[in-house]
Amino acid sequence: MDAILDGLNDAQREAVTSSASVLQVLAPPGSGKTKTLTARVAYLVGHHQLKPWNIIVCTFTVKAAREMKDRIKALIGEQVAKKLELGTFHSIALRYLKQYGQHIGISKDFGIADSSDTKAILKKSIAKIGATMQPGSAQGRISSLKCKGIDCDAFARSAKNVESQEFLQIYRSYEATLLASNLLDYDDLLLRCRFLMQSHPQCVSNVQAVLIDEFQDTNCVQYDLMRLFAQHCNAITIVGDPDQSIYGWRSAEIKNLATMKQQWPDTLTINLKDNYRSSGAILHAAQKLIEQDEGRPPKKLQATHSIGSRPVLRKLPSANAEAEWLVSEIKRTQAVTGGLLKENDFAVLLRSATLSRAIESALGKAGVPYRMLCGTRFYDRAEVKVLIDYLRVINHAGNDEVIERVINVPTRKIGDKTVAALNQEAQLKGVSLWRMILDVVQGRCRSEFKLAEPALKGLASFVDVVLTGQRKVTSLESEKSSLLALLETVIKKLNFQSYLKEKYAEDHEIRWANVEELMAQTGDFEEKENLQDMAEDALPAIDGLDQREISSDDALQLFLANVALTASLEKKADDDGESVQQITISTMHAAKGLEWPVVFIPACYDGSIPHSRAEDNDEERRLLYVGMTRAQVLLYLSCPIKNTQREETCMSTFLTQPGIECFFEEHGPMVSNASVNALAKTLRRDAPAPKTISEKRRELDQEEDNYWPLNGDMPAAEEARWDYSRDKSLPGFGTANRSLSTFGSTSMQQTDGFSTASATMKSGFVSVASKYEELMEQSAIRKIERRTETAAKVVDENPKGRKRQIDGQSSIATFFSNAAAKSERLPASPPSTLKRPGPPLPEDRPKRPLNEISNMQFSRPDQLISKSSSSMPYKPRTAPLSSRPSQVQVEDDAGSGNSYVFLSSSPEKPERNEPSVPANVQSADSSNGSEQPKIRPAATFHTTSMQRIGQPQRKTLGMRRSLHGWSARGRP
DNA sequence: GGTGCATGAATGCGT
DNA sequence: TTCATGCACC
Repeated sequence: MDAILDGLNDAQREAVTSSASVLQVLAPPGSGKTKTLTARVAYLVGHHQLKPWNIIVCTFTVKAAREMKDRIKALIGEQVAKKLELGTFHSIALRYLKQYGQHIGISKDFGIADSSDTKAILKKSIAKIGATMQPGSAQGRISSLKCKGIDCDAFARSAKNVESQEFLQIYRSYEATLLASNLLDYDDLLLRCRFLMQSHPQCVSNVQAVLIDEFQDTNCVQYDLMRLFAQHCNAITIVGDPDQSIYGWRSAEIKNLATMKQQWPDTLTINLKDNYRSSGAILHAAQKLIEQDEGRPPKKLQATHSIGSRPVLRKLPSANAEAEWLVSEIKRTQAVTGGLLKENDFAVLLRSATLSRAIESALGKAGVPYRMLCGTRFYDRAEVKVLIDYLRVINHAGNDEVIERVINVPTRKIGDKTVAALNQEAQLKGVSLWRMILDVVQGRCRSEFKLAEPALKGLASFVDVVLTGQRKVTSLESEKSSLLALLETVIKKLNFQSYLKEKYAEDHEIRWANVEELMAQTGDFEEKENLQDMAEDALPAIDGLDQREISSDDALQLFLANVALTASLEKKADDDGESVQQITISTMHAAKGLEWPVVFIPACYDGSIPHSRAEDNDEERRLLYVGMTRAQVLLYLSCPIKNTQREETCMSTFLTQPGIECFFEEHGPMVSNASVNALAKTLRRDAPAPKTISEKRRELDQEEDNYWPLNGDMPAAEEARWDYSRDKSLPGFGTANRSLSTFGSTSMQQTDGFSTASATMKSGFVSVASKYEELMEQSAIRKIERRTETAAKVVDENPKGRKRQIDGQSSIATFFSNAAAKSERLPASPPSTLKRPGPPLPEDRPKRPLNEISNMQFSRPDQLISKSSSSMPYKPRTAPLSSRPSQVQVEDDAGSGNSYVFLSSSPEKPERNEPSVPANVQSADSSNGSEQPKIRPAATFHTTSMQRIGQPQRKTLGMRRSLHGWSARGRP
């Protein structure tokens, strides 16, 4: 018992031990919300002797559920914890519907329509009606109606105008389709469960306590569910924070807090005030920001840590510059804190997942490992989704949309026309698409329409796969994992591996690795969710109420439900005990409830945050508040003065309100040794020794965040490069040797011609330049040798080739200036742009004839590789995408002009490929047994720039680049 | 009628 | 990047 209350402050302790039957805990960021809630659960079990299976704990997201479960486990032990009825609202609703659904006419084998299904259904419905609505917006509108409990009939009563009449038709058609296919969408899960609770209150007669996490995010239906779960016991604990309500777009109702108080007038409210997460300066800034919302009841955050360094609000010239600055700040802070901060301590939080590209490429280029918390779900990756869809058809052939998605994958000569004809005929006969197909194939149907012979054959092979699968499920002689065996059968029947090879010639190995990961997961699932566990998971039996049994027969169904309700597969970093160090990239939404020592929030401009589509600016502000309060010791907001579309941006209105600027610093902090100690204290870590700190600092080229001008201009070196690049008379691409000499002279010209270049830059130039040139030359010779060795082995898979272009020049210029300043510590090898943040490569920079030099810097990827590989050990299970042996190339991102390290098997056109050295040749097509280290990008299941392999460069992009000259963005 | 390629347009957060 | 469309070819 003491263990449960240990380390709680007074308010937390009061909340945990309160005997109030209805309790609201208002918990601002970092106040120990989860700690309090988990402790209360443990307390209810330990002190009040409630049975865990009679306690319902609802969270909002899968991640929160997992986190909560883990923490409760730590408090009361795994055996007890896993008996709790703990999960997301949706998963708990699903559980009730599975076991009691028959009482409200829901058959056992209903499927869950995910958003791609509902979108497809809506698209068809809209087409049928002849409306012009976007499926996406219909989807949103229907969902929001459902969340408010407005069904078709209720909507019909209010639908007066033509537009709503049309929408009503769509709504009705959509609901009819779901019904006909025996499908429930996400909202239906909640609605039906609510109906079940209302009509059969005995279902929850066992419940002794209901606890709700993130209550401010509940919608009306979820509120009702909470009320109904607790209809017998009347014991409710909620935790929440109105300031962190960021799901209004999902129909969350902040007013549920007030509603609750009205409904239970003796509700006890406990305010947690103390913040244990962030340093004072961060809290002050966040507080100032949230107070811009005048309708909000005043509430103070109490810092428990020291004031720390002020958050940073940084201006950069472009999105790419921002990304490069961000990477350089990561490296700089790591160094100036003497290694106190590891990669795991950094997070980049984004308003939208689409903003990640520039960041990913900059991280990839610098060899910094990262993981994405957001992004495409593993189960949504094309190759995985196809297999999942096959399993769904096998499990539940009534889902026409899914059949349509896979019927021609791999291609079976069944085109849209055939499908449309089948659909029409099926509708005419009033049977499902699957039944129709079956009848056609098995000759039971003398159809009025004629199918082409190849299409008929194709249908037969499709039916064969599905029927074989279904037989596999029903025969269930599970001497081995039946789910896995089923999946293996499907894969074999589809000849899936060769299909992938054919369809995705460039990256089939990565895709196949994902398939293997899926197989591993199905195996895991069955192992974990074995019969015994399933019995334990089941709801407790209730006298006089039929309960459907859940058995291993349902493994497939449970697995698929799990897939539908699982956001993304959280990668277990410590599979082999050692945790992988990597930066986290996440959306601000997905970051809720999490914390990191250092947080970056890039793209703080109007249109991004507040988002241009957002309806509620207060909610956007709260979102930024949530993002800011994730930070423990260092917080960076930044704003490119040009967005990714190269349009001028306005800094977020939230950050330009009068008075807020004094809460921010204009550039990254200079961290003194004393601040390092304070910082360590806030993080509850040991401070590094002063000696270590100074050693690390010395490795830096720039100890201060002063490379990028504070006003968002391009740095001087960039300007120099600009001048150079506009000079049309300069020599073009040549051989490596020629370019070397070219380089010497041109950069000399450039430096001389650049009046604002510092004097040190010039004075240190000659000696450093000659030394550097010598090193470069040696390196170039090595590379040319290696290139000729390997050239013969490399197959040109992509004749269009891609032009790579690395920013050599300005980093070289900086190198000179730096080297001049610190000539006593000249690096032993050519300086890598990795070490210092490369200057930006704005989207529209014209190509410069210095790619050879650039390549030289990058075609020594061994530096980069060793960095990457040391921190990213090869782990196929956890990082399937990275399992492909590849050659490393430096790529020019077609759109952004940014440099990438690519895993690629497509070489350059020889004449443009000067010193490009496939240093890391191990790919299937050019394997020579090389023992070069492999690069292992940390990206896991998500599409990242690192995986953009073999994409032909779009010619139009090259055009665009030359159209918008660098000059267009000249200095103010 | 079906397939494959080239081109053009759009891209919000999550169960 | 992913999706939708238009076009040439089997």
